[in-house]
Amino acid sequence: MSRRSGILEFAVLGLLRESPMHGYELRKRLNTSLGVFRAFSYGTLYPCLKTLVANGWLIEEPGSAPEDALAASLAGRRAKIVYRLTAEGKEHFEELLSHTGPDTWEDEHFAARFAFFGQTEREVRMRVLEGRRSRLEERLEKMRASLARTRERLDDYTLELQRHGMESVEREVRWLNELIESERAGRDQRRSDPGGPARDDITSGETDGLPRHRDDTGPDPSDDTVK
Amino acid sequence: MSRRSGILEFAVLGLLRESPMHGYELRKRLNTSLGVFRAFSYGTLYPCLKTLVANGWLIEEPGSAPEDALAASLAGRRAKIVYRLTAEGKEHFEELLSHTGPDTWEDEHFAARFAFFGQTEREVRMRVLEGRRSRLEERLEKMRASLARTRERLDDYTLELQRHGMESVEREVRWLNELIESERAGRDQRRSDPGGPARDDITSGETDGLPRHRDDTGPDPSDDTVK
DNA sequence: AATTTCATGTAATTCGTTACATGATTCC
DNA sequence: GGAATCATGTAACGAATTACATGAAATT
Repeated sequence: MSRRSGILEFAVLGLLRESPMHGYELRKRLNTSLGVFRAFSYGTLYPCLKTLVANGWLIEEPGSAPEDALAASLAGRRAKIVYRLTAEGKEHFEELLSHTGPDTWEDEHFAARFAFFGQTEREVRMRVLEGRRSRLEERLEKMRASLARTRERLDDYTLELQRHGMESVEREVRWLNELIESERAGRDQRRSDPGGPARDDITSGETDGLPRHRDDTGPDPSDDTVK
Repeated sequence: MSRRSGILEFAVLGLLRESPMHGYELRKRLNTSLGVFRAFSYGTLYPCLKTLVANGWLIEEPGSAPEDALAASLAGRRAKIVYRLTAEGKEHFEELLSHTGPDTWEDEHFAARFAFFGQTEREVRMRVLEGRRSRLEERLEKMRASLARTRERLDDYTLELQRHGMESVEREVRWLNELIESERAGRDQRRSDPGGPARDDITSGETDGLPRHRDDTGPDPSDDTVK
């Protein structure tokens, strides 16, 4: 079994479910594509991959990543290990995907879970979103209480820090409210088919029901590693 | 010297600068009063206090916390160690307070620094705020770039996650802008006197210059430990 | 030819938590 | 007198980073 990181394991399985990859690329996707939910170092990633293999959830395949097709056809390819999800791995990931629980709504866990909502069933999405929300509301209450008790003893900067902190949390609650409402509105559930093939070409239009937001992004390719 | 946590060490020294305390209370203040910048466990706090003592920055005093005055006057008081900042400790903290550098604007470090802005010189506050801001702007640029590169490959949830993440960062930048402007406006600098006595009763009115925000908090005392 | 980026790994170290162990004090 | 909370500590463990070590491929 092996109690590996949880969030890293989850994210790796989720990314590999979409398509096989080698470690280096995996790490980049962890930072960038899969928005922001921390950068893991190679010293963490590679050993993690090893244990996932040991668990039978991944297999290592030598060389020839998809893009490499031409180059790979030539003789001696070595190093560059591509990891592919096994059937058991897929199954295990589905299990993780359907699991909801208190840990699920903790900060980092939540981000990871949300990032894979595209493969998560509507019901589960709901539970996670609502769990997260009540988690934050609970947090807010504590903050308010503590603020009420201590406000006069605190200097202005400390107060300002708390105010900003609380506002951030309140903002996330509003965000969750929007999301939950959208979920409720989008009355179709997609993806109740565990173990299907990798991904049937995304880029489609409407996903269940996300709130629409303004869109502004100029082209500007540059480096990786957001952090 | 001993390379202890940095942020915990800093926060402990800062809190003890205001008044002596014992470990248990210290921890509560770390969670609540000093808004939100994580809860350290006793398993972290107590050993840390030990090394601070070993460094000569704190001294342990037996019993009789300020509130205990009556009870303490009675005979056998034991346990309940009150920690007091030494002169060297004060000096060391002033040093830490005046230090600015890349680490200073990292997420958790920044919160800790900000929490003690009340004791920080205006110039230093400025550098820290501006450093933080450019740190975030840099982060934003990376996010925008990566988003521009990958947007069509990402599903709606991932996109939404990134959007929300970016908005959070943008929001903090605006906050910092306000703060920086206020600092610039508030042309007096308080506290350029390192090593003064504990605290000359706060509760005063205007601090340098913080932006004024709406104020709403009902009374509601309850538990501790925000997290 | 040299530098940068890709690519994989290991060992030591840091930071922090959990679980455990203990006991006093306060509240009901 | 029993429970909750205050109070202090230690040992084992966990998660992840840094520094190190190595080398191939692409770019200039």
